[in-house]
Amino acid sequence: MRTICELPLRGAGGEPISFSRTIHSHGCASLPPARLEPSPLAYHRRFRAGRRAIDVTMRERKSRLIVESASLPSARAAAAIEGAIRRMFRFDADLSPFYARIGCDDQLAWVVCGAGRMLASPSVFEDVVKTICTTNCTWSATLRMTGALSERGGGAFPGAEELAGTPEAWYRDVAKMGYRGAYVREIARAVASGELDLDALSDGRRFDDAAVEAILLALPGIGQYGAAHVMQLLGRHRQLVLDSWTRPKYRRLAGKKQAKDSTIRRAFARYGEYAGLAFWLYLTRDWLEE
DNA sequence: CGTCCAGGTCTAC
DNA sequence: GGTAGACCTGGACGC
Repeated sequence: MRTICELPLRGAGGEPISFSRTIHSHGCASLPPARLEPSPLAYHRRFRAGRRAIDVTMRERKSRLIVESASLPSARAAAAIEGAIRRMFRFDADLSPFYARIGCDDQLAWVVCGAGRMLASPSVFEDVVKTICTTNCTWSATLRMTGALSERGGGAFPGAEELAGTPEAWYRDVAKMGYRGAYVREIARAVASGELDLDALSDGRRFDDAAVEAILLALPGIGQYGAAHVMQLLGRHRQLVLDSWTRPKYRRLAGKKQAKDSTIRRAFARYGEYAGLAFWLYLTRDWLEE
């Protein structure tokens, strides 16, 4: 294996990043999001560098993220891969204010060792598409759809241009995406044409949370759940991801027979702009805590 | 074999 | 603004 790059596992505020407690999304080369589970020892992902495909392995060694592949990519491809990986682990995010807030918190003090980072996709477009593939279906269906999409991209998740140029029949007959096909194709068209810049949504100076939420909600196939989920992956942690998995899990953990969404939101309001992240960590503590 | 529903969303009242 | 009903798919059930 050849080392492409090594990145110190530190966030933008100098806070530690726990590789094993990064909330990852599992599954083959394409890393579907949303099904957030405990981390494995290493992540594998196929990137495309021009015409070539490069299979990359990411793992931890001595508090550093080691990025390796069988053969060394060009300098340009290596830079692109490093950039993608910076976004995936969101190295540019500063979680230290969150850690300062929960340091003495009964529920979440265990997180300050560096847990709570959510593994994103290299592009916001990919996160949006995959999020649509998690809606109103079983996880096996999500894997089938995202797997088919990755296959369409030769093992690496396809870009917007490629998905925009993919015929409706492929979405219907091969990926079996049902009504989601038209949604994904339309979003791909808008991104490819330049009329929609999803990656810009990461820019906190250009857009506040409300603006980002409005843009996401305007996308076909993205509703309250989808917008909240994508916003988590954007590092905008205020919104709670409320759906048919989180609601019952919250009720079970909190020992409540029922709880309205507004009640759940109020219970996490004290975490301010990190309410959604706190909610996630509360729900997934049994996955991440040793 | 029919019905239900899975980490929802859209449309039409 | 709030809420039924439809929606692709396919696996899990009851009959």
